[in-house]
Amino acid sequence: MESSGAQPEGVLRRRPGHKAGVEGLEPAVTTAAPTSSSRDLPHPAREEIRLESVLHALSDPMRLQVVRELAADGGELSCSHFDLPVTKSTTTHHFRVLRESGVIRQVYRGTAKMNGLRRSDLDGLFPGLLDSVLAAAAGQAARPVDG
Amino acid sequence: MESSGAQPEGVLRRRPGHKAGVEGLEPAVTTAAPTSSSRDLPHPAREEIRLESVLHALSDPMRLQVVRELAADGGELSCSHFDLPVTKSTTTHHFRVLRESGVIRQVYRGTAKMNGLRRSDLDGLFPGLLDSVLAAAAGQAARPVDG
DNA sequence: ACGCTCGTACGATAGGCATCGTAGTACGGA
DNA sequence: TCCGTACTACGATGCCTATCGTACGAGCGT
Repeated sequence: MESSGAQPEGVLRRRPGHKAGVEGLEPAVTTAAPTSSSRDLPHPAREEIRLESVLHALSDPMRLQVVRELAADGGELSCSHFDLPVTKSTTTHHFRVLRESGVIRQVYRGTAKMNGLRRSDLDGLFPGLLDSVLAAAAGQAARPVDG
Repeated sequence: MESSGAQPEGVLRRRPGHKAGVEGLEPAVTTAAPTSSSRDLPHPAREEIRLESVLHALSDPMRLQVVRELAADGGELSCSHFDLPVTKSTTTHHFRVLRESGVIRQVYRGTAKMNGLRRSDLDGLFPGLLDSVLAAAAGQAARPVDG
C-alpha cells in the first residue's frame, strides 16, 4: 500500500497511516557511567534528551504529579513512596517513561528503586523550563477549578 | 465488567482498560466573546486552559514547529503559510489541537484562517513557560544532533 | 455565474499508550 | 532456607491520535 496510489503531485509525502517516525520519542537509551549495583537501568545521556519527549512525559497528570513530588522533596524517593491511583504495573510504566525521556534518574538501592529528578541536566539543556512547569502546575492546582 | 473480578483489596481502582478520563484533554470548549465573522471557532476560555493539554500540544514536533514560527512572527499567520510535510487534512488537525488546548487563537479572515499565539493568556496562566519552551526548542534546534 | 483556493468534515488505517492482571525475579530479613 | 516485599516482564484490552484520501463549503476574483 505504500507506493500505490495517486500522490497529489511530485511532492514527497509521508507514508499513509501512522505518524511516520517523526516524533523523537526514542532517545536511543545509552547509559554513560556505571553507578553501584549490578542491576543498571538505561538512561539517555544528557545530550540525548529531547524537548518533545520531556514535554510528552510531563503532559500526563500522573507523571506530572510524580515530578512535582520529586521536586518538592529534592532528594530521591522510592517508587513505593508514591500512592498513585493505579496498579503497580502502571506505576512502573510511568516511571519508565520519565526515565527514558530523561526527566528522572533511577537507581536500585536494595529492593527499592530510588527516583531522583535530573535537575542539573534539565536546567542545563532547557534553562527555566522545569521551574516554569512546576510553578505552572502549582498555580493550576491552586485554581478554583482544580481544588 | 466494572465490578467483575478480584480487585487487589477494597481500594477503588480505575476501570480496566483506557486511561479513565484522568487527562484534562477536554477543556469544555466554551467561547466567551464573539469576534467578527459569521464563522466562529470554539476556543477554551482563559481559565479553562489546562497545563497538561498545553504540554501535550507542544510535545508534537509538528505543532511545536508551528508555535515557534508563530512566536517568531509575533502576529497572525494563515494556515497555508506553513509548509508542513503532511497533507492539509493533518495540518487542520494539528491546528485544531493547538486551538482547543488554548495555545493559539484562530480567526477567519476571508477564505484564510489566521492563527495567533495566545501569549497574554499563556503568560498570565503559566508565567515563563512559553518563553522557556521556545528557548529550549531554539537551543535544541541549534544542537549538532538536530541540524 | 463560474471556478479557484483555503480550509473542513468524515471515514479509514495503524501504531501509540494507559491501564490491567498474572507470573516471575531480586534482595533482605527471620 | 524460606518468605515477604519491591519491582519487572509480558500479554491483553480499548481508547487516542497522527496520518491519509475524498468530498464538500465558503469567499474572492474574473
